[in-house]
Amino acid sequence: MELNERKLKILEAIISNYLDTAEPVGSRTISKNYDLGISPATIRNEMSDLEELGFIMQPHTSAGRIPSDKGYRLYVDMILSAKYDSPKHLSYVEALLSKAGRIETLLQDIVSVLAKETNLTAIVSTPQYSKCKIKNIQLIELESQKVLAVIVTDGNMANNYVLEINEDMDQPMLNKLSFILNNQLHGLDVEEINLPLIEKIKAFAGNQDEIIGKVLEVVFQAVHNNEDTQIYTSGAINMLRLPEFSDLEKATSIMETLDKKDYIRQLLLNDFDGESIVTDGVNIKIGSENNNENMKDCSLITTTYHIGGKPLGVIGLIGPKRMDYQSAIFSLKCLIKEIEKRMNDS
Amino acid sequence: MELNERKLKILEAIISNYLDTAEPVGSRTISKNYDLGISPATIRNEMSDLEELGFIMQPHTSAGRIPSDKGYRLYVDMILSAKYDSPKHLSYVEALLSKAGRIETLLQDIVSVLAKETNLTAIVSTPQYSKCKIKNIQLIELESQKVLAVIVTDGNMANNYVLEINEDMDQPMLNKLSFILNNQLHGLDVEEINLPLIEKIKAFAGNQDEIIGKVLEVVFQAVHNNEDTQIYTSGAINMLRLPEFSDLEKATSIMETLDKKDYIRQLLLNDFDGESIVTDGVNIKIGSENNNENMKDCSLITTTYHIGGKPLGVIGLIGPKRMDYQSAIFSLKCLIKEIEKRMNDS
DNA sequence: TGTTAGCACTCATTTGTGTGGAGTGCTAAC
DNA sequence: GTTAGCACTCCACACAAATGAGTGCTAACA
Repeated sequence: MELNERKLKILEAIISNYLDTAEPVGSRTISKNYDLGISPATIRNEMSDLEELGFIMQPHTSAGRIPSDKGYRLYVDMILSAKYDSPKHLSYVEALLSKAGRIETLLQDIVSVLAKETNLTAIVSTPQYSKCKIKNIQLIELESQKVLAVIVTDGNMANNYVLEINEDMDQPMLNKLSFILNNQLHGLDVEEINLPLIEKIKAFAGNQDEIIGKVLEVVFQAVHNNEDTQIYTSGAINMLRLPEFSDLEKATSIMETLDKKDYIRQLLLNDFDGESIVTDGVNIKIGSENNNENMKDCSLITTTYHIGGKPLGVIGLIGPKRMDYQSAIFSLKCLIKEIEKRMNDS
Repeated sequence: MELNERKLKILEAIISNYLDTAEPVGSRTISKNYDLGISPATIRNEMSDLEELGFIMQPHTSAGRIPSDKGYRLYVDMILSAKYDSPKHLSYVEALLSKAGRIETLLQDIVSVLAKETNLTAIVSTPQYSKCKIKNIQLIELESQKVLAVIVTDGNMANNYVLEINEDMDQPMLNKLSFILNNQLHGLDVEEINLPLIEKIKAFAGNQDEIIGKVLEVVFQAVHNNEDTQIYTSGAINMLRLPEFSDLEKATSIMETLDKKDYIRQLLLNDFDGESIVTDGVNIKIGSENNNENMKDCSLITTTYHIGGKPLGVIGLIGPKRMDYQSAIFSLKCLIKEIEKRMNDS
């Protein structure tokens, strides 16, 4: 038995109806609402086949059918392979984003807008720090024996570190040290700062090696301490309004999952290193494909954004499997465009 | 009729029991579990009086009693006026806080620890930027026609701003401008940067007035754009586990309220400007005292932290009215101590 | 051979009803 | 002033019956 055209049409009808109503779909509903020209009885026979093929399932004996993960997968693959509108520049989106040039603020605004647009949960990772190029390092006097190191990378991302040192330094002196640091490090990837390099530069710095060493070590630490990327999320509460989470137990469990930044980071960056990016850069994981019990009713849509041509961060949406994939993908692409426009406009 | 000693004891018993169980308390329960030496019938008579006085109420005719907001108020005032342990330095708390010197990271860590400690929702405002003293301003070259301004204030708070300017500047030139800015602004409160002052300094800067003006304007903007303080929260999900929010509707509504940063900011800073700080710096608002429908089942405990002797931020806990006020206050005080220690150790 | 009407069957959901129990208020006795 | 006793209230829970959406199967039909 195979998936002929009529079966596919029925499957589409079931999924489409289920996306709208969140209720199991019966044969009569399809016969009435979708103009397929066949009776409920015939549809029932086909549905029985579709179930045998694994595309739909029954919550219980006397209920209608709901799509299985395999069914969603087919549906989503069809969407992904279809040509659809390329992302537009949405001027009203731009208006919602603050003018601030800081990338952290920008990304926070982006997820917030994305969550509002889609009524889903939006997540984004900050650019992978270790893969960014160092643009400028500046040391700033704070107070006796305390110095602020500002490290600027690609996309004008600035990271601040407070350093404690053993001697007093005035700003002119710090400017000189900053100059040395810039000479040595400008244009390097952050991850190229490793222990041998640190030693080499310290030797070069002569009797100013303490502070130079501290700067580099603190950056080295940061990269290796999970601070490589931060995660921003927005709109987790949107999940609470969905019928799939109308049970308090489920609601709590999904909220807890979404609250675990480390887990979300892992989820988001999972396929990132391996670059297992599919169709048109958009990656979709449906239900059990996320390999997590608490995410089994959710789908995750992700895509990467690029800075200086390199994919440095991931942005995504988490929603019920029953979400509007089409428009979610569209919103995601529009926002990506906005991010990249702002981070590469130089 | 007035509140004699016996009535007070019964009231305490009711509240104490209700804090534990979240169930209305009946006369028999009190008679059995609290050694007051009186029968349920007598307690019933007293309870009837307490209800008339407004300290307790009945959810429905044949139920036990629960404390009213007025009852909680009495109870909380007793706690506040009692002498209790002064906050300790908790070494295990210190271990949980990251070593990073950045105040934003510190405050985020603080709310996270506080939420875990108390199982409540912790909130904190970053130091009121406008009231901070400027310590150092440094301009950093980003790329052609883009400059990063780093402004460091009290407590080593660093704020970054990306500026777009109309000419190219190299770092040595920016160092000179930074020097000028520092000369003019060091030691001023941020809010002292106003339009007349900006004009004055621009005049002083001669042909470099563009960039100097931009720096000051962007700071001026920030202070007047709600960026004066940020709000960090943690542990909102803790609310979902409480019996008072076992109804999904209530749960959703409290989560939505806690998600509204602007509302939380207002809640937190409400009494801040007026400095209506009570007993020992700890301020408690119970249920309806918060003047918000969604907060009517919650209490808010707040207190201020000081930098350089000035109260610049507020930290607080939101929990059910039924929370353990004693230990919440204690945890709050301990964490305040930790904040102030780190921000004033110079 | 594919399609369809008819029918018996299943099972979640809703509605109604009775019962148990916790707790009160009142009264009368101590 | 305190307490035992008792009638009364009302929620919570369990259980049964009714409802209805939907299925699978069978037999008839084109």
